Order: sequence, then structure tokens, then C-alpha cells
Amino acid sequence: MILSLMEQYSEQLNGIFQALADPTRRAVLARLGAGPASISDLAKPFDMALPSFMKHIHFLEGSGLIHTRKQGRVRTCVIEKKQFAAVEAWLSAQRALWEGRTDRLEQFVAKAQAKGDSQ
Amino acid sequence: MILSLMEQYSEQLNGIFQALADPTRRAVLARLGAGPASISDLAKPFDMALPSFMKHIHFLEGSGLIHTRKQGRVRTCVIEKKQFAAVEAWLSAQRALWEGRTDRLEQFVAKAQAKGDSQ
DNA sequence: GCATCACTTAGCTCTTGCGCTAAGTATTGC
DNA sequence: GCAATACTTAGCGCAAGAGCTAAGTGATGC
Repeated sequence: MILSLMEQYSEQLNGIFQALADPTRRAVLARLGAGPASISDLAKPFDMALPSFMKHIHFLEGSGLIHTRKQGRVRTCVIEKKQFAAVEAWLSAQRALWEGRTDRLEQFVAKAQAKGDSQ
Repeated sequence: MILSLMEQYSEQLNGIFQALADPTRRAVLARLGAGPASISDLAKPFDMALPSFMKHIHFLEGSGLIHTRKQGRVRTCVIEKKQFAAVEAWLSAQRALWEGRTDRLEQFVAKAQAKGDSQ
């Protein structure tokens, strides 16, 4: 069960990093950092059809980096700060490996990744 | 020229986050955190054909997260710690926006992303 | 109550990502 | 010098990502 926990963690990271790999999505996150906004407000700066833009919003929501709520005909997007902790955690684990501080959890993470984590 | 600098930074982030979005590649980085290794050593834990694995190595090298050097018939891979700073920088900029500390650079980054950064 | 607005769904393209096999090249070891 | 080792190149197949248009749905405003 700790293994399935690691797998969940890994798939979560897949989604988060994938979400962050697109400049449109990073820009949306930057904008939402300043506070909630509606889809059309968010879409305005981009030279992109709305359905295309919506896919980015769905991707961000799927990865947990934002959540949205529809009231009337307007959907409002809010950043999900907690989700960024997963990235920070991965970065610290990585740094810990460099520093040779391979305590039990970090060893576990490294080994799990090397063995069963792929695909 | 500061604009083209931001564009470079953005494309760099695209590559880095994309590289980190794959569990095989994260596992390779975790392994390399403990020290340099050859391609075949790195490939061993994975149930994957060597050319497939090589693509991951090339991707990592292309994103700057590792560099490699061939001596004789063996190619040795080394982690490039500096490159992780770009991720940290992005995370801090993001956090800074949450905290309302939108000083000049961060405002610039946010606006550049919202306007011209996409695609 | 009819038009407008703010999405939403459906379905199409094109490119890229991630895996494979087969065959090639360049070192190294006996 | 011949075989084995350690990649490397070439090329294929399938799935997913990122864009588009066209048409649909459900609230809001006059």
C-alpha cells in the first residue's frame, strides 16, 4: 500500500510537470496567482480559439493545479497552491540525493522510481 | 533583447518540465543524483529496449538536466544541478505572485507570459 | 421572449512522444 | 583478427497533445 502510494505520487507528478511544460498554462497560473478569474478573462490575452484555451484549463484542473466553479454562465478559476508542494517535495528529495542524505524515505523513492515506477 | 531573454527562459522551462513529466526520466535523475553512470547501467532497471531508453537520455540532455561524455565505447551521464535552479526560480516567482510581492521583475514575467509567451 | 453572452461538445487536423525491431558502427578483450 | 560489448541509426506504429471550426446549451439582459 505504500507502493501504491508512491505510484499515485508518481502519476500526480506526471500530470503536474506536464501541465507546467506549456507556456500558456504557466501564464494562466501566473495570472491566477494574483487572484481568481473567469475563463473568458483568462483567455483574453491569448490569440487562441476558446475551445483550444479550454483544453488548457481542463488540463490544469485535471492536474490539480487549479479548481473551478461555475455560477450562472460564468466559470471561475482559482489556483490550488497545495499542489505546488508536490513539486517542492520532489525537488527536495532530488537535492537530498545529491547531498548524500539518503535517509530511508529518499532511498525508497529512488529505488521505487528505478524499479517499478516507469510507464 | 530582454524579451528574447524571457523567451529563452520560457522555452528552457518547456523542455525542463516536459523532461520531468516522465517517470523513467525522473528515475534516471534520481539515480544520477547519487553519482555518474553509464547508459547501460542506467538502463538496467527498466524493462525497455535500449533505443527507447536512449531517447529519454537524449531528452534529458537536450533539456540540459544532464550532460554526457563518451570515452571509448562507454557513454557516461552526469547530472547538471544548475539546471534545477530554473525550476526553483519559477516556483519562487509563482509564490511571489501569491504573496502580492509583485516587484518589477515578477510583474514583467507575469505580463510577458500573459501576452506574448504562449506558443 | 429573443438576442447575446459564456461557455461546451463534437469532430477534424497535424505534430510530437514513447515504445518497438532490425541492422550498423566503433571499442575492447582474448 | 574475431567475437562480444556498448551504444547508435533508421524507420515503423500507436496514442496523446495542441490547435482549429461549427454547432449546441443554458443564463442574462433588454
